[in-house]
Amino acid sequence: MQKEHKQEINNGAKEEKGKNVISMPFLEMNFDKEETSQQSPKGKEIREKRNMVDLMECDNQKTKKICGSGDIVHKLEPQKKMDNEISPTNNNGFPGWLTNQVPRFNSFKSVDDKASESMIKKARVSVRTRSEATMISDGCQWRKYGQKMAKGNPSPRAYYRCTMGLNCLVRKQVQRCAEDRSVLVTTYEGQHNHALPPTAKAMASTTSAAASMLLSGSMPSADGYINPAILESAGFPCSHSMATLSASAPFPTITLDLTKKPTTSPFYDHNCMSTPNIFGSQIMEPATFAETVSAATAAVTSDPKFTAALVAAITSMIGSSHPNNNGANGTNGDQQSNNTT
DNA sequence: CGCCTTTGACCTGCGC
DNA sequence: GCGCAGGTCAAAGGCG
Repeated sequence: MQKEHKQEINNGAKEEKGKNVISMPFLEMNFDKEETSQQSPKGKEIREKRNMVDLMECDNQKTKKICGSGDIVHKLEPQKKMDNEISPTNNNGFPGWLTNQVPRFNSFKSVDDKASESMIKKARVSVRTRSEATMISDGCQWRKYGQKMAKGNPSPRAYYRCTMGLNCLVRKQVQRCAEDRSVLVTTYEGQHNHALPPTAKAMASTTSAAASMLLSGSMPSADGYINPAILESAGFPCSHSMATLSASAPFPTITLDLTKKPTTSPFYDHNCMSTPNIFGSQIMEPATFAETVSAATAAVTSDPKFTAALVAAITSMIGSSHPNNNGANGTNGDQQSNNTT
Protein backbone atom coordinates (compact mmCIF):
# COMPACT_ATOMS: atom_id res chain seq x y z
CA MET A 1 0.00 0.00 0.00
CA GLN A 2 2.60 2.49 0.94
CA LYS A 3 4.62 1.52 -2.03
CA GLU A 4 1.77 2.37 -4.23
CA HIS A 5 1.48 5.70 -2.61
CA LYS A 6 5.11 6.27 -2.98
CA GLN A 7 4.92 5.60 -6.62
CA GLU A 8 2.18 8.05 -7.00
CA ILE A 9 4.00 10.56 -5.01
CA ASN A 10 7.17 10.09 -6.90
CA ASN A 11 5.42 10.49 -10.12
CA GLY A 12 3.92 13.62 -8.90
CA ALA A 13 7.25 14.91 -7.84
CA LYS A 14 8.71 14.26 -11.20
CA GLU A 15 5.88 16.00 -12.82
CA GLU A 16 6.44 18.97 -10.67
CA LYS A 17 10.04 19.27 -11.45
CA GLY A 18 9.60 18.50 -15.03
CA LYS A 19 6.86 20.57 -16.33
CA ASN A 20 3.74 20.68 -14.36
CA VAL A 21 4.17 24.14 -13.27
CA ILE A 22 0.98 25.67 -14.19
CA SER A 23 1.67 29.09 -13.30
CA MET A 24 -1.51 30.78 -12.67
CA PRO A 25 -1.18 33.91 -14.58
CA PHE A 26 -3.61 35.59 -12.34
CA LEU A 27 -1.37 35.52 -9.40
CA GLU A 28 1.92 35.23 -10.95
CA MET A 29 1.47 38.07 -13.27
CA ASN A 30 3.79 40.77 -12.30
CA PHE A 31 4.95 39.97 -9.01
CA ASP A 32 6.50 36.71 -9.59
CA LYS A 33 9.69 38.16 -10.62
CA GLU A 34 9.55 41.07 -8.31
CA GLU A 35 8.64 39.26 -5.19
CA THR A 36 10.76 36.38 -5.98
CA SER A 37 13.79 38.51 -6.01
CA GLN A 38 13.12 39.55 -2.48
CA GLN A 39 14.56 36.46 -1.06
CA SER A 40 16.39 34.08 -3.18
CA PRO A 41 16.26 35.02 -6.79
CA LYS A 42 17.70 31.74 -7.67
CA GLY A 43 15.34 29.72 -5.63
CA LYS A 44 12.45 31.62 -6.98
CA GLU A 45 13.23 30.87 -10.49
CA ILE A 46 13.49 27.27 -9.71
CA ARG A 47 10.26 27.26 -7.90
CA GLU A 48 8.52 29.12 -10.58
CA LYS A 49 9.64 26.58 -13.03
CA ARG A 50 8.07 23.84 -11.04
CA ASN A 51 4.52 22.83 -11.01
CA MET A 52 2.66 25.63 -9.60
CA VAL A 53 -0.60 26.97 -10.58
CA ASP A 54 -0.90 29.82 -8.30
CA LEU A 55 -3.86 30.86 -6.41
CA MET A 56 -4.21 31.99 -2.93
CA GLU A 57 -5.56 30.25 -0.04
CA CYS A 58 -7.74 27.31 0.06
CA ASP A 59 -9.81 26.14 2.84
CA ASN A 60 -10.25 22.54 3.08
CA GLN A 61 -13.16 22.41 5.27
CA LYS A 62 -15.16 23.70 2.49
CA THR A 63 -13.26 21.51 0.25
CA LYS A 64 -14.34 18.64 2.27
CA LYS A 65 -17.89 19.46 1.67
CA ILE A 66 -17.36 20.05 -1.94
CA CYS A 67 -15.07 17.25 -2.71
CA GLY A 68 -16.01 14.87 -0.04
CA SER A 69 -12.44 13.98 0.53
CA GLY A 70 -12.59 15.10 4.09
CA ASP A 71 -8.92 14.95 4.60
CA ILE A 72 -7.54 18.21 5.57
CA VAL A 73 -10.53 19.12 7.52
CA HIS A 74 -10.03 16.36 9.90
CA LYS A 75 -6.90 17.74 11.29
CA LEU A 76 -8.02 21.26 11.22
CA GLU A 77 -11.04 20.70 13.30
CA PRO A 78 -9.15 19.86 16.43
CA GLN A 79 -7.91 23.38 16.43
CA LYS A 80 -11.31 24.70 16.99
CA LYS A 81 -10.94 24.56 20.69
CA MET A 82 -7.87 26.61 20.72
CA ASP A 83 -9.26 28.90 18.14
CA ASN A 84 -12.25 29.60 20.19
CA GLU A 85 -10.21 30.37 23.18
CA ILE A 86 -7.99 32.68 21.36
CA SER A 87 -10.49 34.09 19.06
CA PRO A 88 -10.89 37.33 20.97
CA THR A 89 -7.69 38.56 19.53
CA ASN A 90 -8.57 37.70 16.08
CA ASN A 91 -12.26 37.77 16.06
CA ASN A 92 -12.13 39.23 12.67
CA GLY A 93 -11.25 36.01 11.16
CA PHE A 94 -8.90 37.54 8.72
CA PRO A 95 -6.63 35.04 7.28
CA GLY A 96 -3.23 35.57 8.71
CA TRP A 97 -1.63 36.44 5.49
CA LEU A 98 -4.05 39.22 5.25
CA THR A 99 -3.71 40.91 8.52
CA ASN A 100 -0.39 40.03 9.97
CA GLN A 101 -2.17 39.92 13.19
CA VAL A 102 -0.20 37.02 14.17
CA PRO A 103 3.03 38.12 15.66
CA ARG A 104 5.08 35.59 13.94
CA PHE A 105 5.50 31.94 13.47
CA ASN A 106 8.58 30.17 14.39
CA SER A 107 9.77 26.71 14.47
CA PHE A 108 9.92 26.95 18.17
CA LYS A 109 6.47 26.95 19.48
CA SER A 110 6.04 28.62 22.79
CA VAL A 111 2.66 28.95 24.31
CA ASP A 112 2.31 32.33 22.79
CA ASP A 113 3.36 31.07 19.47
CA LYS A 114 0.82 28.38 19.55
CA ALA A 115 -1.79 30.84 20.47
CA SER A 116 -0.76 33.02 17.62
CA GLU A 117 -0.90 30.16 15.29
CA SER A 118 -4.32 29.31 16.38
CA MET A 119 -5.44 32.77 15.68
CA ILE A 120 -3.92 32.70 12.33
CA LYS A 121 -5.50 29.47 11.55
CA LYS A 122 -8.87 30.73 12.37
CA ALA A 123 -9.65 31.77 8.91
CA ARG A 124 -8.72 29.65 6.01
CA VAL A 125 -9.12 30.08 2.39
CA SER A 126 -9.56 27.29 -0.02
CA VAL A 127 -9.23 27.58 -3.70
CA ARG A 128 -10.47 24.92 -5.98
CA THR A 129 -9.16 25.02 -9.45
CA ARG A 130 -9.13 22.68 -12.33
CA SER A 131 -5.58 22.13 -13.21
CA GLU A 132 -3.12 19.54 -14.33
CA ALA A 133 -0.38 21.21 -12.41
CA THR A 134 0.60 19.92 -9.03
CA MET A 135 0.37 23.31 -7.53
CA ILE A 136 -0.88 26.74 -8.28
CA SER A 137 1.50 29.60 -8.13
CA ASP A 138 0.17 32.45 -6.09
CA GLY A 139 3.21 34.61 -6.32
CA CYS A 140 4.66 33.47 -3.07
CA GLN A 141 7.56 31.16 -2.56
CA TRP A 142 6.77 27.86 -0.98
CA ARG A 143 8.88 25.14 0.37
CA LYS A 144 7.53 21.69 0.68
CA TYR A 145 7.98 20.26 4.12
CA GLY A 146 5.87 17.22 4.00
CA GLN A 147 3.54 15.00 2.13
CA LYS A 148 0.99 12.58 3.35
CA MET A 149 -1.58 10.26 2.06
CA ALA A 150 -4.94 11.28 3.30
CA LYS A 151 -7.58 8.79 4.06
CA GLY A 152 -10.21 8.57 1.43
CA ASN A 153 -8.14 10.29 -1.16
CA PRO A 154 -5.76 8.48 -3.47
CA SER A 155 -3.90 11.67 -4.07
CA PRO A 156 -1.23 12.68 -1.59
CA ARG A 157 -1.55 15.90 0.28
CA ALA A 158 1.44 18.17 0.13
CA TYR A 159 2.36 20.63 2.81
CA TYR A 160 4.10 23.84 1.92
CA ARG A 161 5.53 26.64 3.96
CA CYS A 162 5.98 30.17 2.75
CA THR A 163 9.63 31.04 2.31
CA MET A 164 9.22 34.54 1.08
CA GLY A 165 9.61 35.94 4.52
CA LEU A 166 12.13 34.96 7.10
CA ASN A 167 9.64 33.94 9.69
CA CYS A 168 6.59 33.73 7.59
CA LEU A 169 4.61 30.81 8.87
CA VAL A 170 1.96 30.81 6.27
CA ARG A 171 1.30 27.30 5.15
CA LYS A 172 -0.70 25.75 2.51
CA GLN A 173 -1.92 22.32 1.70
CA VAL A 174 -2.29 21.13 -1.80
CA GLN A 175 -4.31 18.14 -2.72
CA ARG A 176 -6.38 16.88 -5.55
CA CYS A 177 -10.03 16.35 -5.08
CA ALA A 178 -10.77 12.72 -4.42
CA GLU A 179 -13.83 12.78 -6.60
CA ASP A 180 -12.37 14.75 -9.38
CA ARG A 181 -8.65 14.42 -9.73
CA SER A 182 -8.58 17.26 -12.16
CA VAL A 183 -9.55 19.59 -9.37
CA LEU A 184 -6.72 20.97 -7.37
CA VAL A 185 -7.60 22.09 -3.87
CA THR A 186 -5.27 24.50 -2.17
CA THR A 187 -5.77 25.56 1.41
CA TYR A 188 -3.98 28.53 2.81
CA GLU A 189 -3.46 29.11 6.45
CA GLY A 190 -1.73 31.84 8.39
CA GLN A 191 -0.57 35.32 7.74
CA HIS A 192 2.26 36.55 5.67
CA ASN A 193 4.57 38.79 7.61
CA HIS A 194 6.13 40.22 4.54
CA ALA A 195 5.18 42.15 1.49
CA LEU A 196 2.98 40.36 -0.96
CA PRO A 197 2.97 40.63 -4.67
CA PRO A 198 0.19 42.72 -6.15
CA THR A 199 -1.66 39.70 -7.30
CA ALA A 200 -1.33 38.01 -3.99
CA LYS A 201 -2.59 41.11 -2.33
CA ALA A 202 -5.61 41.19 -4.50
CA MET A 203 -6.40 37.67 -3.64
CA ALA A 204 -5.77 38.30 0.00
CA SER A 205 -8.06 41.26 -0.04
CA THR A 206 -10.80 39.29 -1.57
CA THR A 207 -10.55 36.40 0.75
CA SER A 208 -10.10 38.51 3.80
CA ALA A 209 -13.09 40.53 2.86
CA ALA A 210 -15.13 37.43 2.47
CA ALA A 211 -13.91 36.14 5.76
CA SER A 212 -14.74 39.35 7.45
CA MET A 213 -18.19 39.31 5.99
CA LEU A 214 -18.70 35.84 7.18
CA LEU A 215 -17.57 36.50 10.68
CA SER A 216 -19.43 39.69 10.96
CA GLY A 217 -22.64 37.96 10.23
CA SER A 218 -23.10 39.69 6.98
CA MET A 219 -23.73 36.39 5.43
CA PRO A 220 -27.33 35.39 5.13
CA SER A 221 -26.59 31.97 6.44
CA ALA A 222 -23.86 30.40 8.40
CA ASP A 223 -23.10 28.16 5.56
CA GLY A 224 -23.71 29.51 2.17
CA TYR A 225 -22.61 31.27 -0.84
CA ILE A 226 -21.69 34.83 -1.01
CA ASN A 227 -24.65 36.70 -2.23
CA PRO A 228 -24.46 36.37 -5.99
CA ALA A 229 -26.18 39.68 -6.38
CA ILE A 230 -23.40 41.38 -4.57
CA LEU A 231 -20.77 39.76 -6.60
CA GLU A 232 -22.51 40.25 -9.84
CA SER A 233 -23.28 43.80 -9.08
CA ALA A 234 -19.59 44.30 -9.07
CA GLY A 235 -19.15 42.50 -12.28
CA PHE A 236 -17.79 39.33 -10.85
CA PRO A 237 -18.29 36.94 -13.72
CA CYS A 238 -17.92 33.80 -11.75
CA SER A 239 -20.12 34.77 -8.92
CA HIS A 240 -22.41 31.84 -9.23
CA SER A 241 -21.43 29.48 -6.53
CA MET A 242 -17.86 30.49 -6.92
CA ALA A 243 -17.27 31.79 -3.46
CA THR A 244 -18.49 29.95 -0.48
CA LEU A 245 -18.22 30.87 3.12
CA SER A 246 -18.68 28.59 6.01
CA ALA A 247 -19.19 29.63 9.56
CA SER A 248 -20.19 26.25 10.76
CA ALA A 249 -16.67 25.05 10.70
CA PRO A 250 -14.38 25.49 13.69
CA PHE A 251 -13.03 28.53 11.97
CA PRO A 252 -14.29 30.56 9.08
CA THR A 253 -13.63 29.01 5.80
CA ILE A 254 -13.67 30.66 2.48
CA THR A 255 -13.81 28.53 -0.54
CA LEU A 256 -13.23 29.94 -3.92
CA ASP A 257 -14.48 27.38 -6.29
CA LEU A 258 -12.99 28.20 -9.60
CA THR A 259 -14.02 24.96 -11.12
CA LYS A 260 -17.63 25.68 -11.45
CA LYS A 261 -19.09 26.90 -14.62
CA PRO A 262 -21.16 30.00 -14.28
CA THR A 263 -24.61 29.74 -15.66
CA THR A 264 -24.49 33.10 -17.23
CA SER A 265 -21.32 34.69 -18.16
CA PRO A 266 -19.95 35.50 -21.50
CA PHE A 267 -16.65 35.90 -19.73
CA TYR A 268 -16.59 32.44 -18.47
CA ASP A 269 -13.99 31.18 -20.80
CA HIS A 270 -11.73 34.02 -20.04
CA ASN A 271 -12.38 34.91 -16.50
CA CYS A 272 -12.90 31.58 -14.92
CA MET A 273 -10.18 29.10 -14.63
CA SER A 274 -12.55 26.28 -14.50
CA THR A 275 -12.40 25.14 -18.01
CA PRO A 276 -10.01 22.33 -18.63
CA ASN A 277 -8.71 23.96 -21.70
CA ILE A 278 -7.70 26.96 -19.77
CA PHE A 279 -5.71 25.10 -17.25
CA GLY A 280 -4.68 22.34 -19.44
CA SER A 281 -3.29 24.51 -22.09
CA GLN A 282 -2.31 27.20 -19.68
CA ILE A 283 -3.65 29.78 -21.96
CA MET A 284 -5.31 31.87 -19.44
CA GLU A 285 -4.60 35.47 -19.94
CA PRO A 286 -2.46 37.03 -17.27
CA ALA A 287 -4.82 39.74 -16.31
CA THR A 288 -7.95 37.70 -16.16
CA PHE A 289 -7.58 36.27 -12.74
CA ALA A 290 -6.35 39.46 -11.28
CA GLU A 291 -9.32 41.16 -12.75
CA THR A 292 -11.57 38.55 -11.37
CA VAL A 293 -10.08 38.94 -7.96
CA SER A 294 -10.38 42.64 -8.14
CA ALA A 295 -13.97 42.32 -9.14
CA ALA A 296 -14.58 39.96 -6.30
CA THR A 297 -12.94 42.30 -3.90
CA ALA A 298 -15.01 45.15 -5.11
CA ALA A 299 -18.08 43.03 -4.89
CA VAL A 300 -17.46 41.89 -1.41
CA THR A 301 -16.45 45.23 -0.15
CA SER A 302 -19.38 46.86 -1.82
CA ASP A 303 -21.60 45.28 0.72
CA PRO A 304 -22.43 47.92 3.35
CA LYS A 305 -22.69 45.30 5.98
CA PHE A 306 -19.35 43.98 5.09
CA THR A 307 -17.81 47.39 5.20
CA ALA A 308 -19.21 47.98 8.64
CA ALA A 309 -18.03 44.63 9.75
CA LEU A 310 -14.65 45.29 8.32
CA VAL A 311 -14.35 48.54 10.15
CA ALA A 312 -15.27 46.83 13.36
CA ALA A 313 -12.85 44.09 12.65
CA ILE A 314 -10.01 46.42 11.93
CA THR A 315 -10.80 48.46 14.97
CA SER A 316 -10.75 45.35 16.99
CA MET A 317 -7.50 44.31 15.50
CA ILE A 318 -5.91 47.63 16.18
CA GLY A 319 -7.11 47.50 19.70
CA SER A 320 -5.60 44.15 20.28
CA SER A 321 -2.68 44.54 17.98
CA HIS A 322 0.61 43.43 19.23
CA PRO A 323 3.69 45.65 18.93
CA ASN A 324 5.48 42.95 17.08
CA ASN A 325 2.70 42.66 14.67
CA ASN A 326 2.95 46.15 13.53
CA GLY A 327 6.43 45.80 12.32
CA ALA A 328 5.78 42.92 10.10
CA ASN A 329 2.49 44.22 9.06
CA GLY A 330 3.51 46.63 6.50
CA THR A 331 2.02 44.44 3.93
CA ASN A 332 -0.96 43.52 5.89
CA GLY A 333 -1.63 47.06 6.63
CA ASP A 334 -1.77 47.69 2.97
CA GLN A 335 -4.14 44.90 2.53
CA GLN A 336 -6.33 46.13 5.23
CA SER A 337 -6.30 49.52 3.73
CA ASN A 338 -7.35 48.04 0.51
CA ASN A 339 -10.18 46.35 2.15
CA THR A 340 -11.36 49.42 3.85
CA THR A 341 -11.20 51.39 0.76
C1' DC B 1 27.70 24.34 -2.52
C1' DG B 2 23.24 25.56 -1.28
C1' DC B 3 18.54 24.81 -1.56
C1' DC B 4 14.73 21.86 -2.19
C1' DT B 5 12.26 17.49 -2.28
C1' DT B 6 11.49 13.13 -0.48
C1' DT B 7 10.07 10.21 3.10
C1' DG B 8 9.98 7.64 7.37
C1' DA B 9 9.37 8.66 12.12
C1' DC B 10 7.40 11.17 15.67
C1' DC B 11 3.91 14.05 17.92
C1' DT B 12 -0.74 15.50 18.81
C1' DG B 13 -5.65 15.32 18.90
C1' DC B 14 -9.97 12.92 18.40
C1' DG B 15 -13.21 9.10 18.48
C1' DC B 16 -14.44 4.80 20.37
C1' DG C 1 -6.56 3.73 27.28
C1' DC C 2 -5.98 2.51 22.48
C1' DG C 3 -5.95 3.12 17.74
C1' DC C 4 -6.34 6.08 13.82
C1' DA C 5 -5.41 10.01 11.09
C1' DG C 6 -3.39 14.40 10.25
C1' DG C 7 0.48 17.41 10.64
C1' DT C 8 5.40 18.31 11.39
C1' DC C 9 10.22 17.24 11.79
C1' DA C 10 14.57 16.11 10.15
C1' DA C 11 18.00 13.20 7.76
C1' DA C 12 19.32 11.87 3.20
C1' DG C 13 19.62 12.46 -1.50
C1' DG C 14 19.09 15.13 -5.84
C1' DC C 15 19.39 19.03 -8.76
C1' DG C 16 20.97 23.42 -10.60
